[in-house]
Amino acid sequence: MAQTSEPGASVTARVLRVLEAFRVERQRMTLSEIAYWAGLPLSTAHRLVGELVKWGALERDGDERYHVGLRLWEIAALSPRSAGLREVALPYLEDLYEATHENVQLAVLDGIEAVYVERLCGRGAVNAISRVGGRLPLHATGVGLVLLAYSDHEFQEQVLAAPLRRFGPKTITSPRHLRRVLAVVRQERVAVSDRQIEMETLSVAAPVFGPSDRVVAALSIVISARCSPSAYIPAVRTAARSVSRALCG
Amino acid sequence: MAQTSEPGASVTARVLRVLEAFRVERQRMTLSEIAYWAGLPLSTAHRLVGELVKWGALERDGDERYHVGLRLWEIAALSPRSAGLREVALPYLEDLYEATHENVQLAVLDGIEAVYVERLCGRGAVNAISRVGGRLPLHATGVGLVLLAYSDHEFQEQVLAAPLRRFGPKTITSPRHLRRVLAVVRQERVAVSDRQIEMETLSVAAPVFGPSDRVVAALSIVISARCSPSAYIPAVRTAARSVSRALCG
DNA sequence: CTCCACTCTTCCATTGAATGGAAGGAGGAC
DNA sequence: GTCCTCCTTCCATTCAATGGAAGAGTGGAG
Repeated sequence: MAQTSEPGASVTARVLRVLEAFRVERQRMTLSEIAYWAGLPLSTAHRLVGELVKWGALERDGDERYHVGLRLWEIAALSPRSAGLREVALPYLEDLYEATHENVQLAVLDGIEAVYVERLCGRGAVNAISRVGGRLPLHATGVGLVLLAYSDHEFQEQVLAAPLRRFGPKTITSPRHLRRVLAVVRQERVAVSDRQIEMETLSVAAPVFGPSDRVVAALSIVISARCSPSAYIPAVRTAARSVSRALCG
Repeated sequence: MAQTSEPGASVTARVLRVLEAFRVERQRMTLSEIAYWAGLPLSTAHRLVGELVKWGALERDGDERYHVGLRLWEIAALSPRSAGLREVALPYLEDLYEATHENVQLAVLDGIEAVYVERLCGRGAVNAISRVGGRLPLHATGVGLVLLAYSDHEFQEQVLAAPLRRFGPKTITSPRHLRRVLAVVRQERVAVSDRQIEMETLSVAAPVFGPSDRVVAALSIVISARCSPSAYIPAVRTAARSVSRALCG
């Protein structure tokens, strides 16, 4: 073994960094690109990528580029917090989608962000910026507000103590304002996020409770900002309750 | 480093074996179980699992059991052949679901099996045995017949040369019979798989073509065996064509 | 309380798997 | 042909990985 480029870095960590190099803006990459983004020497990357391809975690296409492979996705489809949750929730999401034909989404809390685990949208609805597998900040989205409002007090204080990123003129950036919003969310059991990220859309979100009576997800609808959110609140609440019931078996 | 339990086995391969230990029937496991299924000594498993948890590929719950983590799923959501395909196809799958309220599925070919990448089903439809992220043999499912019929000749011969597993009295197990079915699929551009796995269901499937005019997926509907497949053929074909069009930009 | 069973966690001397610069190969453009 | 870019291969060296064994922790039974 020659000198390592990075003393202390384990193989496992390096492999995970290879996977982590893939982003929505970098879905297909050459070996050199992977090595660059993973911070690994080319030879090392070549070896690790080779093994990942052999197993199916990465796949290689005709242009000698690599993309995430089906095999990894198969394993990941066992994740209870994403694919598992989605499976239980899907009928109710579909019902809501069918009733409204708007963007219907389901998200969970991870770290200090909301991770979107499902999104049903047809071709007519406004184009919400969320993406299945993507993340958005808690304070600026309907689902995020719900997840935050129902998280433990310490966590809320932590989020409130950090800077609240601004996306546009309507983004909540004051902790004081966010506190008030969170209190309303808890009272109303619904969150409305009005044009916080995009001026054309607003979202209505409600909490999904799990078996221990803790909020495990948030369900939302994204509609045009020209619509009235109150028209959607009962449907969103209903769908979220149905998912909650299904989760508590 | 002490003597390895398995000379020649790389760390990467071992890590991947840890991930591979997770199955639909083993979604939550103790460390000992993971070690057992991955064929690793307890200490080794403990170390590798620890790193995977740190990164988020595995998560640990209150009962000291591990499950697949959200972070792995996030990366996997970048897989063009599953999540990516699903994203493009979803509006059309939804349309078909809404029109029929039956089980709607999308599958791709991997190895010698069909892998289900999407499945929309409500609470009323028959309970198809497929699972998102799951696999089924090509000869016994609608999507599988389509994927097989449109695969290259060599591959077809390979599948036809191997034993065709029987699921029930109606399963196609004769290569001769399968050959005839495949020819009909190619002619009709639709496959009907009638009670091949379960006596209560049949599926109607059509090919989804990609940019190079090759079949990249199969779209199907699963209905009660008491229904007439011909009533669904036009809708399934239409939906598959729409997805094909969307994939070819 | 003690004892037992089970599972997990920690340790560390040893070694075997990993390393990455350098050379060579492949393909494309001029 | 040369030049450039990216990938692939090689191997002496080293450092990260190893796993049995001991210890720790937990829960249940008596």
